[in-house]
Amino acid sequence: MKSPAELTSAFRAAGLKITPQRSLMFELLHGNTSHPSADAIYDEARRVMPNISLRTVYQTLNDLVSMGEIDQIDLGTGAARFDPKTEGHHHFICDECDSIHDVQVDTAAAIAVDDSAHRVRTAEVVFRGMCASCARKASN
Amino acid sequence: MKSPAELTSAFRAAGLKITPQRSLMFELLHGNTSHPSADAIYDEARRVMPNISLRTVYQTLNDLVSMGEIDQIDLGTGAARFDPKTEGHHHFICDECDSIHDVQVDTAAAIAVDDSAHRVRTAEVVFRGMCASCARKASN
DNA sequence: ATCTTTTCTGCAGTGGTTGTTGTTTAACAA
DNA sequence: TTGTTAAACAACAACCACTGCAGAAAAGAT
Repeated sequence: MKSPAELTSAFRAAGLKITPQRSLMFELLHGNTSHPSADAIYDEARRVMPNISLRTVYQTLNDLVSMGEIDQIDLGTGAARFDPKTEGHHHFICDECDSIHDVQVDTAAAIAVDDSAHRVRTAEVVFRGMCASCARKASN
Repeated sequence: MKSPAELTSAFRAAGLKITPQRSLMFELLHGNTSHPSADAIYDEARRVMPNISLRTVYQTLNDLVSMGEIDQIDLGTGAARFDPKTEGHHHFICDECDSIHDVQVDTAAAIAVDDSAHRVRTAEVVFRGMCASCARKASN
């Protein structure tokens, strides 16, 4: 993810205004490795800016996702999680505490490699894209 | 997934009663490859049994998941999806229509293999299990 | 400083799922 | 069969994550 200063430029370049709320969120997300939910960001933000609304937090997160500056992770852990690290990497989700950890995976090797101290129960490959049927429709 | 008759036995063995609603759901799920949502099952069920409640559909799906007879898939497609095929396999989710397709993946080979006519945009490995921190706590 | 347009807030509404309650039904024993 | 009891049923309310909306506030241009 870009630095707060770079995000400021990117927002301006996209015709979006820079507000104290947005600046704060840039700071909170920068270098954040906790894969926070919108609500977690909201809690952090309110410690600094008590009147910020949850709506604004969602709005800004959605904007950042649309711009490709952060990734949204939807994996059945209740709320969506956001990840400022957009380079290709993989995730380990803990069934117990719903924490999300970045893991290194050699994609040319076996998938079920446990390369950490985590107890891997299942390994699943999730593809996203466009299915054959929709691709056919889209090319018409 | 087991046949409706086998599921009937399994439910009885688990001390659960066999009701017309449950029998119907066993039938609807058997051999179903559409990865239906609870609502989709509800719609199908109502065509046969107009008074069945959505609550009962959820209840029975949850029971089946608990018993390991079907898998629940939560991947940010809105509603959870259910899959009677419990043997290890992988999924392709269409961004356009939210359809879910089973795909074959050689887990000893590269992940990003497009082995079908689908247009793969991203490939992600999702591990589930217990993280190092929880494993440490659990062993105390 | 003023104007225009975006953004913010607060709140209501939505979709998916679960909790609750009173009634009905199935299983099993006698 | 019939009675007892535990479980499942339908209906409805509540819940959570998230989005839509309307009016107020503020950013950025002039």
